[in-house]
Amino acid sequence: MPKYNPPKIEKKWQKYWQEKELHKTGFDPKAGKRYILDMFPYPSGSGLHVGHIESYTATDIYARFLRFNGYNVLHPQGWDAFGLPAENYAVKTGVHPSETTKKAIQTFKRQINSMGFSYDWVRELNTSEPDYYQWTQRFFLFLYRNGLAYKKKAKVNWCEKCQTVLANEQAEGGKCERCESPVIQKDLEQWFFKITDFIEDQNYQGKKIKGLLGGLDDVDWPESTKLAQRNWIGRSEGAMVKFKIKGKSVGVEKEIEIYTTRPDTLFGCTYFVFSPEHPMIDELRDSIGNWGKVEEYREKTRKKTDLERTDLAKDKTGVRLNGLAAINPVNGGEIPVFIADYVLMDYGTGAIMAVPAHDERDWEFAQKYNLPIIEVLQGGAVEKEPYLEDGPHINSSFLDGLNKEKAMTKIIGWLKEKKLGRPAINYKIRDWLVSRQRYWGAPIPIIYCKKCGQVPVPEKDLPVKLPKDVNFMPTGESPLKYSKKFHQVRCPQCGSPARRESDTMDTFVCSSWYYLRYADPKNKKEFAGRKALKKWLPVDVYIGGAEHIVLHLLYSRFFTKVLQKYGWVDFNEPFLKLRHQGAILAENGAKMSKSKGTVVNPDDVVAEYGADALRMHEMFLGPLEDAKPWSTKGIVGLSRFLEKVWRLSQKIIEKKPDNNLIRALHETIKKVTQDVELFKFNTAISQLMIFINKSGKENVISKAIWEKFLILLAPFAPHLAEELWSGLGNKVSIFRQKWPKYDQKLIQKETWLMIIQVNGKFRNKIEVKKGLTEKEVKELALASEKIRKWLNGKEPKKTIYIPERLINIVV
RNA sequence: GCCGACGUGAUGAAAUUGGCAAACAUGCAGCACUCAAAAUGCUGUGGGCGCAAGCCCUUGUGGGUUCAACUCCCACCGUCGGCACCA
Repeated sequence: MPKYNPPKIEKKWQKYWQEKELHKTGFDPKAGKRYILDMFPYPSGSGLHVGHIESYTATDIYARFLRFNGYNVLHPQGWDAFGLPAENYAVKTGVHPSETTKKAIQTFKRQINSMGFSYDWVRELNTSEPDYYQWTQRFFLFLYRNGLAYKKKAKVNWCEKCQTVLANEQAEGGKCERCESPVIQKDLEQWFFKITDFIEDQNYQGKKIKGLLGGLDDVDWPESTKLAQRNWIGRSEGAMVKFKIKGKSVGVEKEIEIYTTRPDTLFGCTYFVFSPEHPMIDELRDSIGNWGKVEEYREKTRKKTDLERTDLAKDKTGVRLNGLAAINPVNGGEIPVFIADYVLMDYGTGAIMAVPAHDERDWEFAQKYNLPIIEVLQGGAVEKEPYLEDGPHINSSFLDGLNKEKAMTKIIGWLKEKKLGRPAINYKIRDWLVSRQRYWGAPIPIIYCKKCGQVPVPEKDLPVKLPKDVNFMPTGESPLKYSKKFHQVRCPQCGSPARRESDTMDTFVCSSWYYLRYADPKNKKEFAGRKALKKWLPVDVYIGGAEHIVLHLLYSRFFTKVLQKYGWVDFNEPFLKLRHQGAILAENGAKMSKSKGTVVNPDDVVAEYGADALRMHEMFLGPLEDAKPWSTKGIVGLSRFLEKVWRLSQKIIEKKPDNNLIRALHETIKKVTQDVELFKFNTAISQLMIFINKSGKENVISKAIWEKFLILLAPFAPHLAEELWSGLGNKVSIFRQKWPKYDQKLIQKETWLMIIQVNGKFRNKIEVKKGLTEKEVKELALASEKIRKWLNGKEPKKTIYIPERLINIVV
């Protein structure tokens, strides 16, 4: 027999599978469906990471397992191809992003194929191709027509030196990623998607559309991921309360609502704060005695970077608005008014009532500016620190004596009755900012006409193609502005000269619906046909990195809910079951890093050990969801295992199943089946090893047993399994076989191992026949020499007996 | 600061969900095969005491519940992730 030569046999079978279309999406009309999906990769220049291989191996094992079990399986792969790195590379080198991306995709695809993953490449898609992004543009227009896409002024990250807007990811730590100069906030007209319309459940034309919060109850996702989404949405319940602002000297009076989660503490409110950006401040200008100081502070705030403004270590600052007083609606008391940058313009109403006794931030501010602190909930020492717990109310008139919950109900009722307030709900989440002043993305299909205003590009003119002839040097505006052909157009409505929107869409827009396209990737009339959607969606199992716990997953859910509302799909959640693969770290336990040279190149590993060994190694490292350091040494264990399988295949003879191995086989079928269903691939592999270790002790192995073992091995090490399968003279691929079933009778034993404890400590174990009564078992245990010694003649006080497991004798 | 996850041999880990702690693998040591090496096979491998049979201790630390705790509860320590002035 020749030596096990992975590169040779792996290439051979990869070619064979492709030719025989073995990975084609299932189409048996009688069989059930399963849609198994990986988060599609961004094809970066550095090629496939071992972390990609981890999750792709997991889904591949599972997809192959399901095919063995007779399911029609949809298991596609594609490219999240738009994005910043390719564009930044273009700025540096002048190489066009489409070139960079094309090359990267080639590398990724070669590497993926070299791993033997069973993707149906017929369904491959690429978000940067017009065939795909025309539908991204149509989604944009669909949202626009339904009032879910709109343009408004917004603060964005801006780098003065580079003269460009930065994405949040590029402004990390408040500094420009490229030149390290501080990022400031700038007001620019931006496009938004109204994701906030889909937070709560809603009814639409008799249909219930579950919201982004409610839908989480219906999916099998890690609890921590659900929690992260809930926190991101940040729902809070409280009340809107009307305050009056009085200009003392001029007699001006204005009304303003504030949002609070603690209306029960209204009697403890000792001052009022506006966010520095609040528009009412300008309206009150004439009443403010120290306008110069106020302007100065507002200007300073404007110039602050986000980092400086949100630095929790620094002292709270603010300026009192001289000449103004706010009127507390519960008691008519006059309190001072401030502006302070710890109050944010874009949460609530941009103004707050301050209750220093029972709010940390207000307490800090009050300390610094010497403002009164009135205790209204008993239990703490508010002169030393704010008291945030529950307790009886004091100094609160009709709320006195009530606890937090009761006081809350009472005050809200009171405010409602007096028309001074109302219950209210607030969220942290904002609408999704989707426009980017960037080149390498899907163009926003809008035209601006002096006469007609915003005009959507007519359907017949889609896609709005990305022009190729652009200058990538950063200028402060989208590079698309500098392509005259692209930018200068005629208004589709009135024909007069107009300009095209030059911003592109956030790449997250492209990735918010790609899983729908796989159902029907060649459709020219729709993003996917209804029949295909009905057949394959929603996604049954979705695997990808934990870095997407909020953004991508939230956006995709938003898209699905919009489509459900308007009748395009009949499901509410796109991903039924979600799992995250843990990061594969460098051997030293830190993140793999290019500059430190700790990145493992899968090509090298495949060349040395083969794809099957790499697949199994990554699965054997530990539980899928755990972060785990890469181990170069460890892979030899899997390599040895595969070689042993190879060598054992010499021992195969045609004969009746061999009694020594038949039990081991059926135990293995049971364990591997259960473990794969639970994504516990590491322990499934150790069971395969146990079987092989037992087989190694036999002189011969019967073919019937060996064939079943090969099927169990096949999802993990498809190349070797197929090679050995065909070596047995089989003409049809192993991947056309049925998954073996275990026979419980063959696993069962006539005896069980009784663990005997004395006072809860393990003292002896004996084989006991099954079916004995408790009394008989107990007698056997007490008869044991060792146990007698431990009992030392004492009578047992009681015994605990767990049938077929253990007996515990307490003396 | 808040929220979450985790902590088991030299190492990656396992433990039927409360029932023999350390399966499987790596590493290490010894032996066999070999002129030798590699490969392979076998044996051993948590710590302590003991010639041995065996005994005691051990799942970050301390306490608790239980006949029985890696597993449940409380407090603390440590590591890693997410959010971060959200009123």
